[in-house]
Formats: sequence, C-alpha cells, structure tokens
Amino acid sequence: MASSTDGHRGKRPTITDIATAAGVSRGTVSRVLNNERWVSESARDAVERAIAETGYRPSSTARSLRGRRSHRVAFLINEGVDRLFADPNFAVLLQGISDALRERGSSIVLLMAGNQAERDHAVEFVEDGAVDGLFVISWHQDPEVVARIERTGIPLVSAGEPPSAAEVSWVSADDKEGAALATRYLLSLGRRRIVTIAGPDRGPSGDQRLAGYTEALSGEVDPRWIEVGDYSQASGAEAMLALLDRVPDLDAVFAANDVMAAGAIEALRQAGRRVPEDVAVVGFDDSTAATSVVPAITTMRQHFDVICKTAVELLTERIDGSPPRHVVVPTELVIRESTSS
Amino acid sequence: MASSTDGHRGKRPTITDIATAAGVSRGTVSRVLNNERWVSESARDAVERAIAETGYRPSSTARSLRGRRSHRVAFLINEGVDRLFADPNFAVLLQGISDALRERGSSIVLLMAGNQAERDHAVEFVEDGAVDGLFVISWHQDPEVVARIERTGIPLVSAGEPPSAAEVSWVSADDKEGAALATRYLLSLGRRRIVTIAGPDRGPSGDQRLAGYTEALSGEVDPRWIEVGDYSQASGAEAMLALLDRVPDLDAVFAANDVMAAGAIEALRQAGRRVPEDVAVVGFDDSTAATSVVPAITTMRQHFDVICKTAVELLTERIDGSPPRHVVVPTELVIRESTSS
DNA sequence: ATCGAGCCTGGGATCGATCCCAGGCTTGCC
DNA sequence: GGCAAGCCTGGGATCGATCCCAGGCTCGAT
Repeated sequence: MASSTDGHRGKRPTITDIATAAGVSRGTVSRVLNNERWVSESARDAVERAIAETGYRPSSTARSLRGRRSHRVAFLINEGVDRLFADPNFAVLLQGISDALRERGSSIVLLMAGNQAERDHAVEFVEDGAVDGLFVISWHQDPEVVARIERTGIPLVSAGEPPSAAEVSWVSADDKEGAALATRYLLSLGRRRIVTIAGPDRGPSGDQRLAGYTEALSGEVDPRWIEVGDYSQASGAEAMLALLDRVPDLDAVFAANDVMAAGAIEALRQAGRRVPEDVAVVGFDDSTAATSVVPAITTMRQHFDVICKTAVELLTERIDGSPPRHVVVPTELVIRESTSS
Repeated sequence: MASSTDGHRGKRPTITDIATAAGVSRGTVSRVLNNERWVSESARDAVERAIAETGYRPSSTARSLRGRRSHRVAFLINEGVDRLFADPNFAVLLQGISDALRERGSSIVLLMAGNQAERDHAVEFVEDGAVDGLFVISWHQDPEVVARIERTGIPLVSAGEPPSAAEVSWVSADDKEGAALATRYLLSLGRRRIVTIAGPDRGPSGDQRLAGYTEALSGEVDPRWIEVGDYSQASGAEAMLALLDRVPDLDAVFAANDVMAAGAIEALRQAGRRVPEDVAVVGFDDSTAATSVVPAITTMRQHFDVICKTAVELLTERIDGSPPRHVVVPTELVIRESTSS
C-alpha cells in the first residue's frame, strides 16, 4: 500500500530483500528470475509473490557487471542529425533495427559523431565498454572513427558495404544487380535512350548502382548520359535538366534513388515531357517518396525488414565471437505509373 | 607493441592491473582517476604511465553499480520514427540536448514507444534503472507511458508544457506571448484583416499560439478567420485556400509554424496574391523551412540552444533531488521578406 | 540396509570500480 | 623530546546481481 511512496523515498528492493521476504536464498531467487531448473514449486511461488508485492526488478547494471554484457548497442551517426533525418531510409533502418533488437533484449544508444568533440566522446564511450557492439550506416561513414572503434575490438556492423577494407560484417541490398534489373526492365519496354542520375561519387551504393546500369547497357554508355546528383530532390531536378539539354531525345531515366526520381519527374513536367509516355522513370529504394508523387514511381524495393533482421543477426554473431561476414539481399522491381500507363 | 592483439584476445585491464603495474594500490589509482587530493607526484606519474601503456579505461558498468548513477538519459519517442523525423524541431532538440548532455558526461538512449510492445519495453527499461532520467517531447506525449514512468520515481523532463497536470519539470518557448508579438507586429504594419492557421487542437503549444493571436486582437476574432492545420506543408496550403475563400480581403496570415506558413505562401501565389505586398505572412519556430522558401519567412525564433541547456539543467536538478519546476523562454521576432519588401 | 543418482537449496566468491578508515610518515610548534 | 595536524597509502567492505560447489534430501535399485 505504501508502494507509491516507497518507489520515491525508500530504496529499491534488491535480490537479497526478495530472498528474505520469500524465506529463501539469493541463489534461489536468481534461479527463478532466470527460469533455471531445480526450483521447487513452493519456492517459485514464494519468490514470485514477493516480486509481485514489492515490484522488484533486477538491476540491469549489476547484471551487466557480472555478466559482461551490457545488452546495449550503439547507433553511430556520422553527421549532423538534421541531414541524417532528411534521409527517409534512415528512419526505416532505425525502426527496423530497434524492433529486431528489442526481441533480443537489447536497447539502442544514439552516438552522434558529427563533429570532433562528438567523435571523441563516442570513441571514449565505446572504450568504456558501455555497449556490446554498434551499427554504422555506410554512406555516412567516417573512416577515422571506424578505425578507432575497430581498435577497441568491439564488434561493428555496417548497413551497406563499408568504403574501407575494414574487417567488419555488413549487410546490403544488391545495388548493382538491382540497378541492372531496373535498366533491363526499361530496355524490355522498348526504351533505348536510357540516361541515369547517379548518386554521389564516393558512396559505395551509388557506385554500385551506376555499375549495374552500365552493365545492363553492355558497358557501352555515352558519358553524356550520366549525371551525378546528391540524393536530394533539387539535385534530381537539376540533373534532369542537364540531361535533357545534352540528350534531347532521351526516353527513359534511371535515378539512383526515389527522391531524385521525384525531382526528375518535376523537371520533366516543366520541360513539357509526359511521364511515362515520353519518358519512363525508375527510382530506387521504394521509399515513401515513391508513392507520394504523381505519377507514382516505379522503383527497386529494398527489403529493409530483412536487412534489419540480418544486421542484428550479424552483430549478435560477432558479439558471440564469430568472424565477420557479409550478406547481400536481393532487390525487387515494383512497377508503378512512372513507367507504364 | 602487442596492444592491438591484446585488445582483441586478452582481457581488458582492470584497476587492479594498473595498480600492480604502477606498484601502488587500487585506492591510489582510483584517486588519480578521479583527480582527488592526497596523491604524491611520483605515484600519480607511475599510475598515469601505466594507464597510457595499457590503454586502460575504467569500466562504466562497475562505476554505475558503485556510484548509483548510470550517466545515461533516455529520449522517449512516442510515435513512429518516420513521423517524428519529419519534424524539423525534433532534430534540433535532439542535437541540442545531446550537446548539453555530453558536457555533463551523459549519453542518450533512444526509447521508442510507438506501439504497445515498444511501450512495455520502454517502461521495463526504465524500471530496471538503466537510465537516470528521461526527456519527452510534449507534443507527442502519451499519458499512459508518462504515468507509468512517473510511478517508477525516475525524473522526467518535458520539452514543451505537458498536457497532463503531471508533476514534471518542463521548459518551453513562450508560445502565447510569441504569437501575440507576431500579431502585434502585423498590426504595426497597418494590416487589419489578420487571419491565422492554428496548430492541431490538442497540442499545448498550438493552443497557446492561438490564444496569443486572439489576445493581440483584443479578443474579438471572427471564428471564420481561424483555420486549423496539422503542422504539415500540405495542411498549410489547404487552410490558406479555405481562408481565402471565407475572407477574400485578408491582408495578413499568422501561421502556427513555418512549415504551414510555407504551404500558405505556395497557396497564396497560386491564388495570384503577392507576398508580402498583398498578404503578409508570419510563421513560428525559425526552422530551416523559414529560409528555404522564397520569400524567406518572417517568424518567431525559438531559442533552442537555451531551451536545450535548460532542459538538461532541469533534469540534472531533479536527479539530484530537487522538486520539479518549469521555465518559459522568450521568443524573438525575426523579420524577413514575407512581411517587408 | 546401503549406495548412487537426481533434485533442491544455501551461501561464498566474483565482476570492477569507489568509499572510507586505519595507520605510517612528515612537519611544525611548544 | 613530545604531540598534534596534515599528507599519503593500503586494503577491507560495498554496490547487486550470477556462478558454482558443497551438502542435504528423496527415491529406486541392489
């Protein structure tokens, strides 16, 4: 009855308090808590009643100290939060990984590393053993931080192929094959002058998507058919205008993400080209941007649910001592109005 | 020299290892680590050398257990990550609070509470004593979770006035006075038919901003001058169209946030009204949306740096045992092109 | 009746830090 | 010389859980 005040004033109950209240030893309480064998019905009942009465919960800190596992995992964020949040894929990854981790009983610590002070703090945090492992999103990776973290020996898993040759596990969508599929699909529609709006030069997935596009066109691509964007809608529109200028008779565009595809559609409309009649457009990601535009964008879907589950599996493996490995998840063509009317 | 392999294979050094290496006792090492008095030069030197050689870092877990402080703070997120990230203020708050916390030596745990499974997990996490306190953003508050967390006795600070009469500390911009200032400024420009696009009914800051607007107009506002939006750009545009329809001769708009103001400007342009010549527009927040539009939007700046620092102070106080209190931070008028040419 | 195997329990040791007290050593002052 | 005060150090106790071993008990087989 005094529980509401107890919670505030008095101390939190410990395992010893429960043992006393239930008339058993700490060992027995621990066995009940962890669902181990060799506990009698009566002892289990008494312990469970004591737990219910006191509202006891084991201290996660004490557990971590004894068990050498913090049950915490960090999400390393390598740039200003504002820019990151603008990326629709980030929210999906964060949510998906959080869900998968919850089932495993771990929680997420946000580690910002957008400036030097943050980076130093992040590395110290990891060195202090505050987390069991961490996730990094490849397209924002900062090689310095990653190197410093690797040196601590704490496992790191990358979502997307890491730019460095680091010995880390990673999981990624099959960017190259996805881009090739998208391009081949445009070819199958009879389009022949297929230009592309590529991602920024350095990004690994950007390079892969460009490679897939080139491969599908048998490697013979006029460099004037390629324009580089930065994944933003404005850059997609700009790139489209440049391409229209250089290749007036183009009949299809493959954009390295949906947001740029949306920008391209906007530019095409302003230039008086109809989508899909005059120009077919394919994006990548199947993000919310793909369906919030008219016409809805045909795109390569990344199976983020699989990617997230895999990322968590890979990290769990490494925490348990397995060597790093990587997984490539196939993408899927989703046909919408921007390619077929 | 073997440090790279040591980090991986061998155990992490403990305070006892350092004590042995430096030829002193654990107590002395601890004193050096915590910069306490009564350590001789020579002892300090020896310890520091041993620390540098081994790369020793104290275990944060052991510290937490003994010190009864986790040095961790949670950020409670009461809805789908995707919707939250769309809010430009959220990124600013997260970044600002993270900066302020870093100086205090604490780190941020992300606690998603978008669905029931997440909510349960979040409450258990807090009950386990995994964090010293938490932040919640008022406009996304879920009373159930907040109540359950309050019951644990762990301090909670709200950014924005909480909807419930809960006994929590909070910090907020002065929404009411800010809105009144904005409206009075429009009056000072000679505008007389000033309509408003208000925030959603329930939100506390939305209500306050509407109240300030009404107050500045001496309380006599034709209900047809008020239209409610949901803080999105689309809703701003829609609301503007409705207002134009009902009040064709309006000459100014006060929108409860910048994003809706941007939507309003878009709608005004399409309706053939010039901004600011025909209609002056004022927003709220001074978010990135205010300057990424043409014309740039006159707005009420929220001093997020102050708000964030205050939020961290309030939480620190409560963790140290002080009673809850609240702070209201004044806003500032920022004049841009949407009201003066 | 004796023995062994399986069931159940208690409690000491442990994880890695901090707290704190006792005690040795200097120094200064009467 | 004696004594108090201040400086420095060591190490036992502690935080709250888990691990693990010893030991008691029950039951069935010989």
